[in-house]
Amino acid sequence: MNETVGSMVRLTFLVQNLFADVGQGCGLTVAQSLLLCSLNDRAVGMAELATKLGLERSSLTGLVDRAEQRGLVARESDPSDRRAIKVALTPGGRDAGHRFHDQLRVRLDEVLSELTATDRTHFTRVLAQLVADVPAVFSD
Amino acid sequence: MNETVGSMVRLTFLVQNLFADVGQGCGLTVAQSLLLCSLNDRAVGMAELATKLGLERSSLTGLVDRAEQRGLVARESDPSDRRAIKVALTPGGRDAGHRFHDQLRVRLDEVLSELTATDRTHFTRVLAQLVADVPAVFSD
DNA sequence: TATTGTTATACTCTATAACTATA
DNA sequence: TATAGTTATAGAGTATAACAATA
Repeated sequence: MNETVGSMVRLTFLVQNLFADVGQGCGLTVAQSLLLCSLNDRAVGMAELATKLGLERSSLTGLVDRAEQRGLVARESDPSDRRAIKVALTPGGRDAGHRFHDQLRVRLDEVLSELTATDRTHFTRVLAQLVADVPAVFSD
Repeated sequence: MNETVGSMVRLTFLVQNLFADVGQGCGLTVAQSLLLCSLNDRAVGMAELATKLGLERSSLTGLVDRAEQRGLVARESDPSDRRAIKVALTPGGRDAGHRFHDQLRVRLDEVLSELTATDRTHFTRVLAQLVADVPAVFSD
């Protein structure tokens, strides 16, 4: 395996493990962490949310069910369309999402702190180029 | 969210999606792809394999069961310890693993082809530094 | 008819706890 | 006693297909 490719896969698993670990510390599964990150700024309909998360609508039903049972999100009815449901963060969900977000930033910054300032600047620029077409995971 | 951190998370999801997509094209789940990659060069005992994959032994039992039902791996007894089981690739599992490996390399190379040669060299060096402590996913 | 969301069902993946067989 | 592996059980996550309500 090509060296750059192998390193990219390893970096991926490093970040995924960090993501899962930080989530666990906040009482969140990976899927729940992504759900909360998708709701940071506004209530979102089930269909739009499913598209954003890359899930079937039926899969999202279960994910939202479990998150709702844990008090992280709430379903709201939409006055303008009686078929539609909007999913919104509860105060507890917002707290958990913020803690997750902050801690992930700290943990990833630790990883990046090994780099010199020059390397980090360069790395940031190249990363931005590589992920230009990838939708943002976080709303900020 | 800090820009470098956000880009790293996005790169992670890009690579993970690629990993899952290539696996699906080879008839493999993500867990099965990782299992095959861990067996590339030799038969491995269940306990060692569980450690390598970061799973409980009982979780690995099920993963190997399903992979065995699909003809990807086989359990072999160990003459030197009658408690032990070694897991080995079948010819079909070896084929699937090679196809997965080759296609993933191609797909990731496509992503990296956006970079100039200079950027890629620099990126490779920085990546190697970041993942120095992460165990290799592939055996080569 | 098309869209929104849910239900029913099935499978994969994972963990914890209890167990068997062997060292 | 300690180790290797399995079984039993539970829960999360996901998909497909069929459905109900509304647009």
